[in-house]
Amino acid sequence: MPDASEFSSPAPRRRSERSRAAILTAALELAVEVPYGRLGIEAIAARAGVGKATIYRWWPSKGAILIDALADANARSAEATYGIPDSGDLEADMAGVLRAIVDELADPGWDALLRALTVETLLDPTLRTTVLETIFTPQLAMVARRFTAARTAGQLRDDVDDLGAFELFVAPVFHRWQGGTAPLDHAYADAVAARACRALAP
Amino acid sequence: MPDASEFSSPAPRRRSERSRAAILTAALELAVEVPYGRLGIEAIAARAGVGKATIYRWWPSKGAILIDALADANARSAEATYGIPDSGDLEADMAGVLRAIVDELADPGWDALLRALTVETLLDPTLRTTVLETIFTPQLAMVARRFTAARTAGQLRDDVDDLGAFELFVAPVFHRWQGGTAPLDHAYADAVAARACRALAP
Amino acid sequence: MPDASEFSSPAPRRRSERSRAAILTAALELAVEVPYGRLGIEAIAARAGVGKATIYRWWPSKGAILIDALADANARSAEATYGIPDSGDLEADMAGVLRAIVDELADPGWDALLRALTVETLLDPTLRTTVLETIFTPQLAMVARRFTAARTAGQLRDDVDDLGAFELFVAPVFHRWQGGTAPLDHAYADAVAARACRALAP
Amino acid sequence: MPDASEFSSPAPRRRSERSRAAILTAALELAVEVPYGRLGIEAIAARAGVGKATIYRWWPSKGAILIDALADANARSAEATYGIPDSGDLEADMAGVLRAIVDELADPGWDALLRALTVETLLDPTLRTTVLETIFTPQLAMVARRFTAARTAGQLRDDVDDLGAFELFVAPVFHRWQGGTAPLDHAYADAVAARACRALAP
DNA sequence: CGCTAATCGAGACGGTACGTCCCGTCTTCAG
DNA sequence: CTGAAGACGGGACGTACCGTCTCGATTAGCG
Repeated sequence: MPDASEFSSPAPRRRSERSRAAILTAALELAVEVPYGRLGIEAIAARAGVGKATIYRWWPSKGAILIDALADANARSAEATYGIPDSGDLEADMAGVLRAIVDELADPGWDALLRALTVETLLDPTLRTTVLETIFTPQLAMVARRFTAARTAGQLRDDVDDLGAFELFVAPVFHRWQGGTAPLDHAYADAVAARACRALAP
Repeated sequence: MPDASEFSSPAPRRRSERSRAAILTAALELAVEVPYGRLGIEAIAARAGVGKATIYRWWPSKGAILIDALADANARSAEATYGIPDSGDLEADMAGVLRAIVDELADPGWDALLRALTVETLLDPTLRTTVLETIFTPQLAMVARRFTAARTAGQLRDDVDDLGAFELFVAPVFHRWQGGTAPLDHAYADAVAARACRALAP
Repeated sequence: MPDASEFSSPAPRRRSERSRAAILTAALELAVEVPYGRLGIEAIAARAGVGKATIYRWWPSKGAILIDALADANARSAEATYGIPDSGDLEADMAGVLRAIVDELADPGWDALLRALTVETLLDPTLRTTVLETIFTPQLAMVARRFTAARTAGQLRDDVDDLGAFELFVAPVFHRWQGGTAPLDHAYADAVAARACRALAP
Repeated sequence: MPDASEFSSPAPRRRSERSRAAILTAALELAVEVPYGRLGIEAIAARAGVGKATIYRWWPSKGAILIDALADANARSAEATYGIPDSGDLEADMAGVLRAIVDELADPGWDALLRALTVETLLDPTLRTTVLETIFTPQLAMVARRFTAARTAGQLRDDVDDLGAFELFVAPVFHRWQGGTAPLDHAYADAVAARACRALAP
């Protein structure tokens, strides 16, 4: 996957890598520091030491910058989290995944970043598609591998597709995060994993 | 529940009901017509034939107007949907609820409105709380009544609280709506209801 | 002539006199301090402590502000220079007028201001007309009164109209000022007055 | 006159004559087509099929290009108008010159060009000097030759220098052109010539 | 029923950020 | 190894809204 997250309109041959990196870094920093509604492109340009035109030349919107930035950050840390462990116990493994998600969401930086990203995807269907392809699908694929193993081991019903099963695990967690309906902790992560596995057992 | 959704700072005695209704109507209409990022308070005031000051006097933000508007619309149609039927079959009853939600989300107007509302709650914790109290909690209470009946009938485990059970039903539906990961239809509603009931069976 | 120099588009009833004065003052100051090509509307707004919109609401262009400012300044000092003296000697009286013009043009502030004004009239025919009506015509009228007296006294040919005679006096002075072809001093003013009178004698 | 109108900073040995001509042509064309305030160096470069750097290497400003272009055009047509005829009648000869000027100023292309040139000289004293040396002085010299002949023939006072006499002829014409105070036609040219000659007669 | 003060519409105000345009410099690459 | 092509940092442009404010005009409720 070379650069699926780029929005390059002009010939990107002459593109300044220095500027690109500075813009993405500035965007991430500001998205964490500033309430997202107050985050403007001028501020990103100023923080990055870059002309506004350079931003508009390469990205169509604030949200597109954010996605690129997150995709970039993901790519850098991808090696670490490559794959889900297979201990033979699906519920335990998925509980681990959900706990990791919960921990991420508890971090103020990630919280701010993901709220910003979610806002953008809600407002712009184009970005929704991009996020789907760039971020969601790879993660689903990762989990799907574990599901396949579980299915082979007879721990997973055959009549539930990977997406449906995946949603059963993650949707409640994100729902609680988004709505703030109740505390989001490891106990909840474990509970959700248990319920999902019960629902998915053959 | 008299009027929990108001943000009335000044003495509301002299408040013009005509203006209030016009503003809420205009806000709902515009939220459907215009991409939410482009929806401004000036536009609402103009559409409502109202001075901007009148809006700022009674609502602290664009999102607050939206919440009031939705609460108002809900209140008006509340009589119809007051309560969930109890056919004795929890899965069937909840499938009906989810189907109704899916139908609502398929309507472009409701889709736009709910996306706007979600954006606001993501950006402003205050509004998140308001939505929780004004919209979410009443709906949860309604479903909780059905859950209690089911629990009495031995169809629901005792070790799952109402909120957790509720999320198991609705979270996957909203997750799919929000992410656009796959088509959102009655079949999916039925599937989610089935999985949730399996997870929640004693 | 109440306010022929205004460019009021909206109903000027609510117009802030404070802002208007601050803008005109700032424009005059900056036109003197800054090379005119570098003078921007943002700088005027900032100096005047005014939003840009307030400028754009009432004036269509930078030049229009300048004209208003000069007309305003003229109006304020109009009482002093009301009329040209009539000593009976046309040449002497007109030499006085030209000397006054020369002195004005020698002042760096007036020099800058008039160059700016001239640039605007060269670029925009609309402003040319405005300047003609607002500034030039009144001055011509003033001189024309003196010409009429001279004509009655038999000091002026009958076959030269006021405008033609006026130009004979002032054009050489402005030409030398604009082109910088040679020093512009009282001696030159006297010489021009003498030549013009010789040309206009019966 | 070797090359006074050039602004050659680098060694002009390698200079591309093709580019130089294309730039000057493009500048003249655009100065006529586009309102001068909207004329930019990027547009000249694009029209000329030339990189911006090539322009900045050889000219310090937009006005400098214009002067070079006009000097070039002048040089090309100089042979035709080399000298003023001497019919023995100064007034008739000068009326011819003024009529020619009037005709030029009536041409929309020359009008636009000269307005642009005048704007530049008003804004930049350096260019004022250049125009003086490159364009004004040669023309003055041409007329001065005719004045010398007239002075020998006893048609011109001895106490008026060439510059002063010259201005008496051309200043009123340019003043009327610049201010748009009244129609500029052959009749006016004749009238100005007559008045000037009356002023300059011994 | 008439007074009076809060609320209303309208919209100008000082601001901030937008997205576009052009400046003058600097870098890359094709000929 | 020149020169077109054009990306770059910078900054002004003119527009759109923000949230505040000042205006009469309207209107509600108390006296």
